[in-house]
Amino acid sequence: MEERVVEHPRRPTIADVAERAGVSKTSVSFAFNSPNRLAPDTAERIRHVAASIGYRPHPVARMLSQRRTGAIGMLTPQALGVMFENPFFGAFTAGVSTAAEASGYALQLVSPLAGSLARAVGRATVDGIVAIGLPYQHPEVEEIRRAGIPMVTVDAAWPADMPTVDVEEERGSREAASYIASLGHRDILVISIDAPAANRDQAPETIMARRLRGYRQGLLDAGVSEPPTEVIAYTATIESGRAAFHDAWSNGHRPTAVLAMSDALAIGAMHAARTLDLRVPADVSIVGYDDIDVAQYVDPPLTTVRQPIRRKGEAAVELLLAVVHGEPPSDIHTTLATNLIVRASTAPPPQWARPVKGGEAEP
Amino acid sequence: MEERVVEHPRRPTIADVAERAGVSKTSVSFAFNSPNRLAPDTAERIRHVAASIGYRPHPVARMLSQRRTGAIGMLTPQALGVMFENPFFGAFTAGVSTAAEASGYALQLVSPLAGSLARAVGRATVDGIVAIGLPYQHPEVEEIRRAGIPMVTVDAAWPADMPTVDVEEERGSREAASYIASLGHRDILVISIDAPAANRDQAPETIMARRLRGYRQGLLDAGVSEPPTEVIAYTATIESGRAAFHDAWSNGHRPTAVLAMSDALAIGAMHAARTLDLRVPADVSIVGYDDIDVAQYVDPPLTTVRQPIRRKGEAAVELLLAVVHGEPPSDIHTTLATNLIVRASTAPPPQWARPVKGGEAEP
DNA sequence: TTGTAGGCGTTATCAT
DNA sequence: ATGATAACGCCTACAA
Repeated sequence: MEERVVEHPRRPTIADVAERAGVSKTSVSFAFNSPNRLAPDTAERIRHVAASIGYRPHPVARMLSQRRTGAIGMLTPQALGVMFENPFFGAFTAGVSTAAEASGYALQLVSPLAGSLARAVGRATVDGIVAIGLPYQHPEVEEIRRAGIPMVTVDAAWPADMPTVDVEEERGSREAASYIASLGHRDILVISIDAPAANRDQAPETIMARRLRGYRQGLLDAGVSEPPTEVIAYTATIESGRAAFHDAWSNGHRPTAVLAMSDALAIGAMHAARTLDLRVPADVSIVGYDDIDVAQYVDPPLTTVRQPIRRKGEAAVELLLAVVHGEPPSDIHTTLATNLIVRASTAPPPQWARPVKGGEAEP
Repeated sequence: MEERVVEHPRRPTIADVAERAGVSKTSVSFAFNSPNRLAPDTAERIRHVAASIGYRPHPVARMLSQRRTGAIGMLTPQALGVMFENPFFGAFTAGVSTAAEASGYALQLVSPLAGSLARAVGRATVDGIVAIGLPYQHPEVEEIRRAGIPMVTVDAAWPADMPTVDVEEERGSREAASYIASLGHRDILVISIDAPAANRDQAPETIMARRLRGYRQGLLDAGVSEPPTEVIAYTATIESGRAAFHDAWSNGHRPTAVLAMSDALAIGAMHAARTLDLRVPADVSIVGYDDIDVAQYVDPPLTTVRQPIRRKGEAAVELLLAVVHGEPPSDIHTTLATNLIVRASTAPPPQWARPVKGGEAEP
């Protein structure tokens, strides 16, 4: 009360508190971290002094001394501005953050810094990392692993010693394709996703490759041996879906059904179809993947393969924290269920379909 | 090459490199941070040794000694799992992260930790904070400010010395209400948002209060003096919008138009209306706010007040970094434009409307 | 061009 | 119940 309040030129440190309270730094530290090891009135007095000069423990110094950060990182192979274009990513982030919060961990977003993921990882002050869609074939993957930070990968194919969280990719897409074929569709367009860095030839086990296998198998299950036409989108966004459908149309494809590897792509494809004066589902059926929140509110409500997006994020964090705490589960691979949700974007093909055999531009 | 590779029990430090390279720690530091201050071959040799033993500068130690973290925090008053339910937040985060990446900053998400925002801020290792929707009346606001971290607030009313980023709230909502009134609507339901902590009585300048004023003024502009009915949702989610419309209906309200303070609420309200066998827009017109990506793809495409969501996030980061770097602009308040986007969810009211005067349950 | 020494702010160890 | 002192790992005047 009687001491003059001076604008502090620098942040008060634990030493300042110790001095003014007439105790050692150790005691001040105890007052904050293990109050029970101090006489009640001493602790109280120290806290009072600390509050009076506005002392607050410096988080970075704490980290250095404790050798833990209390934070986990979420690694994304692409810029966050791109990732967030797909609502899937918002939902996944929600799951990750919810589980992190529940365990008292902060969340840091780790995306390529000046084009380098490894550099971003090097700067990240985290105890562990959840990597979403990081291909094992990523050019910087060696450097990233060398950082030695515990990691769990989601939606990516890695050697068996890497903890992973995945969903039943083949099962979902297989069910979707089988359903479409059973409706009578034969001219089918698959809109897949393939990051340039994860070229399927080099990475035969990416989730996209698995989904594609599921689609093919589903068609076979229904007795359709004709393989679907495939067009590749490089980002899972509405805009990409629109462009993909337009391109396919321009190239002479006349599908009666579209199997899109994400709802965002499916929504874009629906819009493109409408632009071409096609009715959904009367002229073209469309199936998505993910079942994002808005899938049921678009026009028409989207038939899609549901995966538990939030749960996937939570599961990844739970697995990661187990590893970080040195208690890895016996099975470090989590697989979550998928299932087909039939709504209104799918129907039997129109009678007048199949005037053109899809694919080659043979006259 | 000839040295045996031993599994390192501990992370190699700068001292290890110095020793093996036969130089001082200073030189090692230089080799990484100011290579030009070293003889080219010395630097090269040091880097080689460092790489060979897997040395990488410890980010926390770096932060401590440089007294900067190279990261910014995004502060959210609610749990991230709740925030991400509104697609608006994903878009805003995309803007924030894009601008942060562009300046070489990492992004940390700062949400209440064990119920306390101040605690989360205390743990956050960031150079500055972008706070989204943090009411000045938040119970922990004093404690948060005391942390002394540079901050920019978005979508919240603060004293003039706080740097802020906002949009023309009144203008957008005014235009929306005026448009609705001009279509002939008189029985209007406003679905507003009001976090419990930001009660409007205590916070007359929240963006929600400003939007409400805009709605009222817009009606007056069109010669409608009858004030709209208001129902409050506590989270801006589809589910809340659905519940809000249902509640209003159950309480006897029979609006011919709904002004929702977010697209998520509007989408929910649309769905609720349909559940009640109302057609949109034939029986009920619905207007949203935000213009999130999917607004144009829902059924029917949503008439809404557009605000530049991503740009808002970018602007906040740009302003924040200017402050952090000690170069605050002359005007620390940024205001971005809003404008009404008319789509298909609005139309004149049905002829048979107004059988019941909205509001009281007078028989 | 390179080295010495001290500081960044905290926690942990070992005394007393 | 408290204190002295040494890590934690790096950066950076200041020297040489």
